Amino acid sequence: MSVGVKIILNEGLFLREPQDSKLGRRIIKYSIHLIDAYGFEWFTFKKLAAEIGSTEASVYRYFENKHFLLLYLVNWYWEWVRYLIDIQLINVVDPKLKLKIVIKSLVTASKDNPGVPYVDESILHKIVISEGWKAYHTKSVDEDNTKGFFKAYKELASTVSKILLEVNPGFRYPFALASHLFEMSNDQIFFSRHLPRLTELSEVNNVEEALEEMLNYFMDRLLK
Amino acid sequence: MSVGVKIILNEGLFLREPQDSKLGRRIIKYSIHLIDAYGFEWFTFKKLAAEIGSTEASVYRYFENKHFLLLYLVNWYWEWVRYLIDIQLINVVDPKLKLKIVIKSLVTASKDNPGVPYVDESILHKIVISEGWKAYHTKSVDEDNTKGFFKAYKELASTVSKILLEVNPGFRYPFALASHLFEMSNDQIFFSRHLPRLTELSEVNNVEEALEEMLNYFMDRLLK
DNA sequence: CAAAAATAATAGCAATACTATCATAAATTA
DNA sequence: TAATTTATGATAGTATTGCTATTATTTTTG
Repeated sequence: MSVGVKIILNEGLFLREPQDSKLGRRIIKYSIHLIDAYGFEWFTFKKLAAEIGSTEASVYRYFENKHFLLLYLVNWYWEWVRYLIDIQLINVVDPKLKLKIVIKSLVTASKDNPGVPYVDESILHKIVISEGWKAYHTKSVDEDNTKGFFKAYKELASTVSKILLEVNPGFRYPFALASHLFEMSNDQIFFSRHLPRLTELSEVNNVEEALEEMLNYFMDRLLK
Repeated sequence: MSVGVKIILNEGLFLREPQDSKLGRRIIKYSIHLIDAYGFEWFTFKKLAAEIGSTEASVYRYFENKHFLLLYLVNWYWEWVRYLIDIQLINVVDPKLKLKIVIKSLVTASKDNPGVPYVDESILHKIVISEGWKAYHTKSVDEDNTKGFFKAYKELASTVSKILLEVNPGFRYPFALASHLFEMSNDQIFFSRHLPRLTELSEVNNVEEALEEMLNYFMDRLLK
């Protein structure tokens, strides 16, 4: 169904589009694996180059530095979520059902999809959860924002906020709630994994299922 | 009222307690200023030492590295919030009022308090907002958690979750909501400053007042 | 006033975050 | 198919970072 998908990203994020070459796709694939396995601080272009049998200089021809690579990956993820939500929402008219689908998509976006062989979405999702903030909590956030590096996330928030208003036109904070739906979704998974006393999701067998239920519970009450 | 307050922190966070010496207090004071002004990535012990007219080696006698210093500052902040909430909750019995006070304290914790001259709480709050995640989104999060480095935050979440249950004993996710109350409070301020399209707080004159109102609005609906 | 403790001054080292140059391989195009 | 452009590899180099070590000088405390 989604075979051959290519996520189009802001050109300012890269020097050469990595999705268009063999080396580029290896850079994407193995940076995801290394960042997940050892963390973003540990990760360097030198180590990545060693891993894929290339050189530091070659990686630098694709990305200015590792911050841009992280921005690229995080953007890729949110564009992917947006793509999933868009195709799932086709022909759906009931606002409440739309919201349920958005929540389901958010949660299932973390499942690997074979359509893009060089991106393991489930690992990328782990990176977005544990390193995602580092992409926008920097001194360059305002500059990055001007360049449109957060467009995917912002457009998704806009889409969802409209659905929230359809469910309850009187709700006062649709944007805040939309952005918080995303943050909550990721934070709660992080907490359940690492700081279990901070969430009820920890005591559960199927975290994804429980998260979906929790998000629906919160939305129901907030929009009632 | 709070003159002479000394926040007691986990001893594993430092090599020598910085609050107990002149140099230590300068380290705290100026690290807060420098991290706020230039960001945590830019910040180094060498630059801090230059700023306070000391040496790199001397700073290293207080903290193992800058990650520990950040953990110290973030912990200090949450202990501070807990202190504020504790004193404000004395003699209050009505659960709904308690919750309102918690929210007010969360928001006003960001006001500078002259009781601790070497900590500018309003700047420290900015750091917690923009760099706080970096303190716990690391590969060492599980180890740090074992050492009790997140105790302040977790105990606060526990306190608040109990209040949430008092307001509505049937609420299913008191811990998730408590932790999210904190996250939301900080995220929304960050968004209003840097990604204004993601929140309604941006179009407002007094962000703190609007945030307090927003949080109360969310809690009211969730616990109704 | 002596002893202990804290700080300063200085040096050094391996790793990081790049940049530059030149050679070679692969892909395009004439 | 040869010529040419383009991508990659190999190698080297540099300033900064993140430390550790040593010794000298203050400051504190008993």
